[in-house]
Amino acid sequence: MKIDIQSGIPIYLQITEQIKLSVLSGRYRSGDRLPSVRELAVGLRINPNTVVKAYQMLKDEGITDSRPGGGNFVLAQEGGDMTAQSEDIIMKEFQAVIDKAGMLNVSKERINKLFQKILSERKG
Amino acid sequence: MKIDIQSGIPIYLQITEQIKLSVLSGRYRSGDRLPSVRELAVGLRINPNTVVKAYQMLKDEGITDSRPGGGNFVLAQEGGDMTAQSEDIIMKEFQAVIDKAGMLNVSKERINKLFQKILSERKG
Amino acid sequence: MKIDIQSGIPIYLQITEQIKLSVLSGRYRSGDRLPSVRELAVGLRINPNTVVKAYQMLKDEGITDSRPGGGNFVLAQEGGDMTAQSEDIIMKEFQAVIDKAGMLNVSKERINKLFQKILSERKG
Amino acid sequence: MKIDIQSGIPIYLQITEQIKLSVLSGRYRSGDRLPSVRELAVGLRINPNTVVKAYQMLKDEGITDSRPGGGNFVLAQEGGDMTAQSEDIIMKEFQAVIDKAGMLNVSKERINKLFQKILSERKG
DNA sequence: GTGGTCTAGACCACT
DNA sequence: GTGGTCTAGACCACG
Repeated sequence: MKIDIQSGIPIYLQITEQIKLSVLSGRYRSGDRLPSVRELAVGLRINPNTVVKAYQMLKDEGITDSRPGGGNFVLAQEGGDMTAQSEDIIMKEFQAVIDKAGMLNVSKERINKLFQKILSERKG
Repeated sequence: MKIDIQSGIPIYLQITEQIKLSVLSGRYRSGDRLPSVRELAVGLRINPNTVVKAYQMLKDEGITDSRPGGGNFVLAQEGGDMTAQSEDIIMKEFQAVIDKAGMLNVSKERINKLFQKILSERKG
Repeated sequence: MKIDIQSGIPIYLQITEQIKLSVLSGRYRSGDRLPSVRELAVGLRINPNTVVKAYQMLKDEGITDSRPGGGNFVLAQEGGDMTAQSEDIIMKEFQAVIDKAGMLNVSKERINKLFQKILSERKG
Repeated sequence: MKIDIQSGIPIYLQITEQIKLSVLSGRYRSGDRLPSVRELAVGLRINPNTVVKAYQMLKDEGITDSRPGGGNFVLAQEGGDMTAQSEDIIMKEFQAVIDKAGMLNVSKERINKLFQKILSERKG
């Protein structure tokens, strides 16, 4: 996990975001245990309270659960198809960029050209 | 200009963002005068100080200049081609979304399919 | 006369300052007529009201006087020795710079060295 | 830190100026923490918002960085040698005074005489 | 505790 | 009329 302390994005949000992506992508599976609060705080050189806040948020959203014995675990995701959820996220972001391009008077054809250029540079 | 007070995005940033886009898209041209602080504040139903903050940010970034008793004026933009600048912005945003899709293990072909679906729904 | 509209220093102050210097240096002598308000405003491309304000200020300070018939004229300066006045101004400014150098922990010897370097580059 | 509320110079500029000088002179070093907004506001008997404005200006100029919940910290200064920077500032100010003296028809020799007089009164 | 944002309202300087 | 500064005080997010 990587934290960009300069980005202006709250640290606890950077943590939750990355864990969510890991769950959606399958890197974390149901039952997997998250790093301990202390462990993550030391690793990222941030305040443990910040990690606690991030983990609490994930718990509130039903993505993880904490066991009394200790530790935070990934829950099986309802709503089933995680691929569909992933694609939903991506489509919404594309929509936003295309809207912005529209405000900048970039034509549909030009948008596509720019997109293909970027995409072609990508591996896999 | 439209402001979303609920969005969590600071109002002064929403203002600067929209004015920047207006400059890049050619809606504002060099020498044009922005609405006065008080005028815009009344129009958006926000505090004049918030507009002042937005305008000073634009001034700091060299996009506008202001004179007490005068007003706020759009400056000629260096870096020349504003179309190129616009496309630069768009490409960077596409890059970010594609990167994210990569983290979610969405294949190149699937990404393109999703994108074309969104783009086809757009007018113009 | 030259005006720097970017400098942040109020235009009317730039005008009064330069006229004062001209009087002290002898470029303007007692009885000389200042440029007319219109003339100066057009020449500097500024608002005539700004020139009026500057001239009024000079009048308030007893440096000039306006005649009902029209025109602003330089008055004989009391306090006699204008050379002394000039040197007073310069000494106060040196004092300020030397104080600042002190705050920056620049030694007396170093200050003098820097000063001599600058002075030697000057003509006359 | 001392503030002169009568001087006409904006308070927030007086603050930024003094902190910049402190950084250049080495009184503040990289990583040092500035007084908190509230602390400084109370100490100077001014409004916290005024301090906020000063601190944000320092941040904009890359002299400090801030983190909500953290505080304001001095950043390592690029451009390396701070002594050189200090002397640069001083030399530019000397240049300005000497130029002004020139406009007042003060001779090179006389300028030097005045300067030495002021400098000799200085301790250190 | 920290900084960041916003409102409300005042006063000033400039054109 | 314009922008610029400051105060007072509130609320939020972050660590």
